[in-house]
Amino acid sequence: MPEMPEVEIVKRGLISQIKGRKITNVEVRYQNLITGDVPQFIDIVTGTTIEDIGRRAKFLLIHLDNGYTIISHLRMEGKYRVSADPAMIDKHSHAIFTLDNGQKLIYNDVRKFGRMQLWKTADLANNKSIAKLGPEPLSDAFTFDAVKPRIMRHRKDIKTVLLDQSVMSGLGNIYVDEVLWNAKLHPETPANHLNDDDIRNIIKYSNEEMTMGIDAGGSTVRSYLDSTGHAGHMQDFLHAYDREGTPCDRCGTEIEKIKVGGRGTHFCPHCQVVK
DNA sequence: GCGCTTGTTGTCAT
DNA sequence: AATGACAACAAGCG
Repeated sequence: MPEMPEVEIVKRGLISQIKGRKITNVEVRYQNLITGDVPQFIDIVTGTTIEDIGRRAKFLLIHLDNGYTIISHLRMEGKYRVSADPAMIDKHSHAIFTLDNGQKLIYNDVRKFGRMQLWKTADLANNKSIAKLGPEPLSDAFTFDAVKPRIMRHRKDIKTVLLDQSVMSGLGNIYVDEVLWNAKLHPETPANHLNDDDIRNIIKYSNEEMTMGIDAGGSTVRSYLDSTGHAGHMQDFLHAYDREGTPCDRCGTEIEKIKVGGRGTHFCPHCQVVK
């Protein structure tokens, strides 16, 4: 499901819906959802108050008032839903947090790829998953000097490199295709063939696409919904992703779909040429 | 019904 | 160190 803009929308929704609420009960129905000891997770979380919700790249950070943070990753299909309606709970609801206002924070995940992990808030930077993340768009660290060497040290396809969260973080399969379309870069261009203008374009369009995605409430191509159950509408503004067979918005050539690094990849064969 | 696809990441072998 | 294959899982599509 979600890339950085979608996770940001979920974060903002959760802040308005559950920030300041006390968690009175925790039910974990799918044990593998929790990385670590499940009874200990339930024990530490129950009775705490949600101080704030943060985000790093595609990781949601649910800060509790006892010094712990739930690091939550939605992976492909994870969704949060805040509701008092029991009908919102089904066979794909893997964790249910009861709140002190009678509502429940329900974690749904059809494919069960998402994970939650407890970590001491003061030590988040040392968490293995967080520590390896490269700079993310829209942050102060996302500079030419920081990004260029991280990209140029690879000879893989630029598409695969931009999906590597340790190079830079936040982009996923949709937004990478959009950034490369905007930058007029063929997805199979070796990363170390890029020039400084290409790097500047990647930075510029990564910032632009992340901002657009957030402003549009995220992309809903298949299944993404925010924590209030609403779809995003960024999909209406996509130039490449899911557009195979339709004319390129720049030149009219049909958008093609190929596999790059095992991922479905959409591009304009006329505008985006291999260097 | 089978095979292939899907907004991700972590692990393993080379 | 970098790279590619594969794994986790369920459902929809042709």
